[in-house]
This record gives sequence, C-alpha cells and structure tokens, in this order.
Amino acid sequence: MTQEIGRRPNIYDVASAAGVSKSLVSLVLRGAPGVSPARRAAVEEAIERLNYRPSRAAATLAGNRSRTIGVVLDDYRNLWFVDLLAGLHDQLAPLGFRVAVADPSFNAHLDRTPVDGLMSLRVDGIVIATEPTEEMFAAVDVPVVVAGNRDMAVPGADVVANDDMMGGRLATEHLIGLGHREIGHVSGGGGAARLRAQGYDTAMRERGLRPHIARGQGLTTESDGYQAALKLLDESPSLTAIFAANDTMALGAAGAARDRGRRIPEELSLIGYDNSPLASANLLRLTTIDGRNAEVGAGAAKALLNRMEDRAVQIGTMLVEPELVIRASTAAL
Amino acid sequence: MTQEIGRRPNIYDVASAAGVSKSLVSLVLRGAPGVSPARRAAVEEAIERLNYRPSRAAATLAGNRSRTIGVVLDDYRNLWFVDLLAGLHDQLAPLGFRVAVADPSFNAHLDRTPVDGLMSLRVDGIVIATEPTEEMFAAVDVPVVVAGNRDMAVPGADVVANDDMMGGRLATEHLIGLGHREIGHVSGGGGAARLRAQGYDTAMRERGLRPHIARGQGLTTESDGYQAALKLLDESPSLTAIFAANDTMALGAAGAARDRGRRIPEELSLIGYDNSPLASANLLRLTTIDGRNAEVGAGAAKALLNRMEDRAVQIGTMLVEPELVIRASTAAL
DNA sequence: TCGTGTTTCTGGAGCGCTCCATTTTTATCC
DNA sequence: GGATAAAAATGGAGCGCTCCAGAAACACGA
Repeated sequence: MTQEIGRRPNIYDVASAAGVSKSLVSLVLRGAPGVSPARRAAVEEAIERLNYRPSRAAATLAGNRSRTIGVVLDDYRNLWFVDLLAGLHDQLAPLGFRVAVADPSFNAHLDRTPVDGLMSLRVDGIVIATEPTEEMFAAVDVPVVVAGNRDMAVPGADVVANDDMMGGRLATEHLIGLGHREIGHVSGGGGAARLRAQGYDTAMRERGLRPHIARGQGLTTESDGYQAALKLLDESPSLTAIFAANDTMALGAAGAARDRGRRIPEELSLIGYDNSPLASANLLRLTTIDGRNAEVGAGAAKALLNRMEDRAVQIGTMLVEPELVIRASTAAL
Repeated sequence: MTQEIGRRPNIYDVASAAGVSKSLVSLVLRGAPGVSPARRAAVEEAIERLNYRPSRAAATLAGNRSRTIGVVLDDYRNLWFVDLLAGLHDQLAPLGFRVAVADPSFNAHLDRTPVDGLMSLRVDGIVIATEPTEEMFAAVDVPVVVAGNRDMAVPGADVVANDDMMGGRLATEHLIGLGHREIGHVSGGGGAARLRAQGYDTAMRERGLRPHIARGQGLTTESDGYQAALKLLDESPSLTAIFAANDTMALGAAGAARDRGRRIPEELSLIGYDNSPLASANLLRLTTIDGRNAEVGAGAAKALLNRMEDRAVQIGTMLVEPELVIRASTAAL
C-alpha cells in the first residue's frame, strides 16, 4: 500500500488499486466508451473502496473546461427562477453538465459582477436570469444567454424568454372577457415588467379602454405591489380588476385589496404572472400567466449547447408562448 | 507582445505585462502584505488592461483548498434559508471565502449526494441546511456544521440552530397569553418540526391544556399545511388558535381558515415560524417566531472557521434564542 | 563605507487531472 | 497460423496557479 494516510486519494491511487493506468481511470471517470467491462468494474470498485472523489479543480484545469453552466440569479425571494433552474437542469445534467448558481448577493468582495465569479470558475456557458448590465458582458468569452428578459440586445448573446407582451395581453384579455372594463395594472421595474405593461396597454387600447398603471417605489417586491395596488384602489375606486406584473406583487395587491375591504374575486379580480409556487397557495388560488419557465430554461440550455459546439450558430431570440392558468382569483363581473 | 490571441491571459501574461514575476502577481491576487505600492499598482493595471480573470481551478489545485464554503439547501421554495445565507456570507466574504450553494435538486447524475458535489469542488467547509442523512457524512474530511437541525448527533460535526423547542413554547405561550385555550398545532416532517411540536406540547401540558396536533401528508409545504389545518378545524371546531410549524405551512393554514370561513385574527389566531419574507406580506401580517437565521448563519460560519484553524476545537451545539415577532395574525380571545 | 537585518521579489516544484500520440491486446479473415 | 484491422490501454506533456526557499534590494547604525 503506497497510499500515505491522511492524504486524499488521487487518480494514481485508484489506478494502482485497480491495477490499471491513470489514463484508464480517467476514461472511466468521464464515462468514455471503449473501456472493457472488466476493467471498468475494477476501477469502480477501487473508487468505492478508496472513497475517491475526483478533483474538479484538476479536471477543469487540465481539460480547460469545467462542464459547468453558471446561472446568475437576482433574488431568491422571487420564485420564478425555480422552474427555470429545473428546465436547465433537466437538459444539462444528462449530458454531464453541472449547474452552478451565482449567489445574488454575490461575492462582491472578490468580484465586480457575479459573472466575474463564474468566469473565474471557467464555466462553459452562462445563463443570465436577471436584468443584464453592460459590464456583465465585458470579459466573457463563453456562450451567454439571457433568460426571461428581452431588454438588452446583446450582440452575440442569445435571448430566451417567455413572450411577456403576449402574456400581458393574455392576462388583460382574460379580464376583459370576464366583463371587466375598469382594469388596473400594478407594474414594477425591469424589462419584463415593461413588456407586460405594454401588452396590457395594447389590449386595453384596442378595446377602447383606459389603462391605469401604478408602479411601486422599488422593483417588483410584495411591498411594491402592495403600495402600487393601494394607490390604484384609492385613486380609481371604480376598478374591478387588477393585473399584477408578477405573483409576488399580486400577493401585495391581495393585501391591499383586503385592507380596502375588497373581496377577491367577488369585488375585485386579481391576476398575477409567473405561476410561481405562491400562486397555487390555497389562500390565493391566483389566476396567473404561466411563462413556462421550465421551457425557457430548456431553451436556454439548448441555445448554450448549440453555441458551445459552434460559436457561429445563433438562435437570436426565442420566445416561449405563455399560458393562462385560471384559478379562483378572477371572476365574471 | 508575446500573448497569442484567442488565449485567455494567465498569470504569466500579467507578470510580463507588469514587468514582474508571476509570484508577485500571485501575491497581489491574494492581497498579501509586503508588496510595494508601486508594484501592486503596476500589477493591478496589467490585470485591468488584459482583462485577466484568475483561474479558480488552478488556484484550488495548487493551494489544495478552494476558499469556498459549500451549503446544502433543501428547497428553494421554503425561504428560511435566505437569511441563513446572508449571515454566512457576511461572516465569510470579508475573509475571502466564497459561498457555493449545492442545488437542492442536485446533480444526481454525477453525485450520490449533494455533499459529493461539494467535496469534488474541494470546499473548505460544509454547511448542511437540510435534514442530514448518514451518507452525507461518509466521505467528508472537512469541517461540517449542520444548521437549523439538531436531529442528528453527528460525531465531529457542530450544530448551530435556533432553539426550536423554545420557539414552539414561545409561540404557544403567546397564544395562551392572549387567552386562547383551544390551540392546535400544524406540524410537518423533519427534526425541526418535531422539536417545535415538542415545545408546543410541553407548554400546553404545563397549563393543563390538551394538545391537538395534525401532521400533513408530506413534509412542510403549503399544501401540507392546508390539509393539516383543514383536518384540525374540522375535527376540533372549538379551536381558536393555530400554531403552524413554519410560515409556509401557516400560509396553507390561512387558506384553510379562509375556506372554513374563519377570519384571521378575529375568529382564529394564527402563528407561524421562521419570519420568512412571506410572513411580512401584507396579506398575512403573520405573527411568527424569528429563528434569527442570520445569526444561525453567522454562528455556522464561526464554527467552521474555528475548526478550519484547529480540527480539535469543537463547539458542539450552539443554540440561538428565537424571538417572537408579533404582527396582525394573532389577537386576544 | 560596510555590515547586518529587514523587506521585497523571484524561480522551481508540484497539485491532480485531460488529452494525445503511441503501444499493446484482441478479433477477423485468408 | 500469420497478416491485418480494430479495440483497449498506456505514458508523457501540460493546464495555471500556490507555496517555499532563497536571492535581491533596501534601510540604517557603527
């Protein structure tokens, strides 16, 4: 036994324990074809016996790639990303790729942007699931796709998103179809919110209805939704329905409705956006727009994979069609 | 210019651009003392000019440590982890450590447990913020702390958690103090829930009150809370208050109360646990127990740091005192 | 001016893998 | 059975850093 105690086993330890070369161990590790079943079994047995865990650092360094896709999130509290990650994961994991999320309150002491952190990890691709900024793209030479936001036309970066404008229209037309005419919109900061508002605005004007939009102080949090909805209800008491730019803001709007004594859906219809876990909560049973984030995630994965094979291929912008999910927060007037 | 195009700059490129040795660049990178200001500036300028991003893979491999702490989460939908991460981050980031979260729906294709993935990353420590299982500890030779769960007495692993039993008692005593006598408890799976139930049970029995505990089908989700609360309300209509094992289940319980026509807090007081972002939502204004997860995170970070310096030091179990946060979901009987 | 101590800087070795060219083994056919 | 092709296995080079021992530069008192 040449292995000293206290040292983590490496690929050579496994090789000698299995009676093969380190290269063969490497092949087994990567699931390469063309390894005889007998040797493969011997290597796997040795791995198990030694409790060997390959060093990703060494693999990344030697292979000049990490087989990891980085995801930049914005806020854990807004749960729209959960399905996005699931969609990414489902596509990527079978191909041996890992998904690494960059902490939203990212390691600012060490990097200027979350993307820096991912680049120093040598990720093979990046999904940006937050408002993109110019500086994020500064030092990136791997495929990038922006998910869920069509705001920024980044040369060379694909965009996969749900069609927010269509979703805004869908939500609004659902309410109009239920007989509502006085419909308010609770909006927030950011590109997706802007497009949703635009869809709302178009749908309203097409029917000759007057849009009422209130925007919260901050971005798209519950309290922003609460404040904006309060404003809407106070300034336009004749409103019979509210479309909120996302489910979290819809939760805020539901609070505002309760505080103004407006029962949902009897006295006020409410529709959200994202079909997040929150929307299915029994207290809300929120009618919402499902942006089909799992499919957005899957699309982002495919875009990345395409571009990793061939940098020239570009899908440009891919839009996923959103769907109306009717629950109990909207009712006929 | 010796740097070929198309290749990422490495430490040698920076060194020659700055007219120093690679070792000096390494020192600057790590913020080491004893580098003259002039050289430091030259190196930083070169880094900037070349858009250099150090390879963490190489640094990890060479240094035999990643300066990263891994966190194992269970479910992104249950937001109690948000403050925990913040607490960890605040302690660790100033010391140059990164925080890496292991995806809950972890890369099962590649690892047997989320911990495997972190070990192959060569993290310097691990925080387990989910139900620990035996196999998680199998191949781990770095400091581990279990956060938020006291269930498992793992030899050699510190435990930092809020005092769930005390919290359960606090919640129950708050309700008793408001005059409630018929108090139900909505519980869930997992060790923390068990302790909270125990605190509830003790507080009830001490006052000679009969405990009513309902447990959902699954673990601790909204729908588990909904079902359990429905059962409670239907089987014991005389209940005037419900203590839910966490805020997510309390959301479910609020739904059940609404569906049974019990207004909160007029006809039913409701108290949750965790003081998650959900609890402060205007619709709920949920009275809850704040487990002070940021402090739990900070404590976990300190425990890890201690043990990284000296493997023998052990804090054992550290309990953070929970606090009652009174909002609007509980009222005097 | 020179020695001595201190601060600053440097080159070499090596971390644990992957990739590639090459060698060895096995299978196939005449 | 031997030549040839295909499959399986191997050794060496090198990825980009950190760490360490030692060299160079500098400071200062005798």
